[in-house]
Amino acid sequence: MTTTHCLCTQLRRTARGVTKRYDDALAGAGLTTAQFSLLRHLERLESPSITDLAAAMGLERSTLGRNVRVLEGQGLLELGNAVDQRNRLVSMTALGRARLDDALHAWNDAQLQLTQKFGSEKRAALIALLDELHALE
Amino acid sequence: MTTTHCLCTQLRRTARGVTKRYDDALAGAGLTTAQFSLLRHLERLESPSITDLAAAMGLERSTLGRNVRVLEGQGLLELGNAVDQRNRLVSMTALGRARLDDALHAWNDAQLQLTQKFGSEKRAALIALLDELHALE
DNA sequence: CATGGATGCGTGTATATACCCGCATTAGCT
DNA sequence: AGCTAATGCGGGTATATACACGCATCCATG
Repeated sequence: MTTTHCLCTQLRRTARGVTKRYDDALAGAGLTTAQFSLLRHLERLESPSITDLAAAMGLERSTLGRNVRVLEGQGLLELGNAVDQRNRLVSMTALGRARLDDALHAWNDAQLQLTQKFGSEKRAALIALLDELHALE
Repeated sequence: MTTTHCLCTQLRRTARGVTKRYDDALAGAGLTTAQFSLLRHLERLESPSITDLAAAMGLERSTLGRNVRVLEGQGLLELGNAVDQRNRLVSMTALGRARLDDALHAWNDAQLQLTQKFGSEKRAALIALLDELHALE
């Protein structure tokens, strides 16, 4: 195995690999990993604005705006106006809710499988380190 | 801080954050993190084919083909033919070499700064875990 | 209440990424 | 030599991602 000693490169490479796993697992439910993550955040936040949702996900606002539009096109979420007319509030539709429920099973399977192969202690340790690294930003 | 308990999401988020750091550091040298990584791999491998380079980087072949074309357009690398006329061999140009040397300083700075903030033990532990996770694929 | 700065968004542009399909070339077997 | 399968690659398409710019709206201060 050729392994880089650059943390950034290694992070990116592993993220790609793991993303592919989850993409495969979620393909049956018709969602990508990024889309799944978006819907999960939407589930937790109550009709956030695009800016707020982007901040919660650690994404560039314009990036999230485009990601949102894809899901809007599929009818999985809606964009509404707020009192402050600059804001556009994102909310999940019933179809999005159903799609997310579907995906959650596939996601659980992938999650479980990965944890079994990798070990739950390592998984926890890795998440803790990633958290900490992310918090430095 | 809202933190996901999904390893994949956390990996992707942290990768984005760290990538941004390195992108900022490398901007002066005129390279993105992905481009820098490509050139570094090219440095180690001797005129690999597109397929081999993609495999070494853990990238989809067609993805790498497109990334290569960007750098080819900047004159940082060249595409040549091999005995097997299906292969296209990628090799760094003098300009690419110079650009990479430039970028290496910025990269070292970023690397050092991150290690100082994060701690070298944690950094090593994180890399080890990422390696291991990547090896599962 | 008028105006200048702040805020929220969308768009233009560029790169990064993956999947599928088709073409050219090669290798292997008969 | 000839056919079939495998290999290497480019292009089409779609999503993901970021930055810079500009527009609309809001807010605070005079």
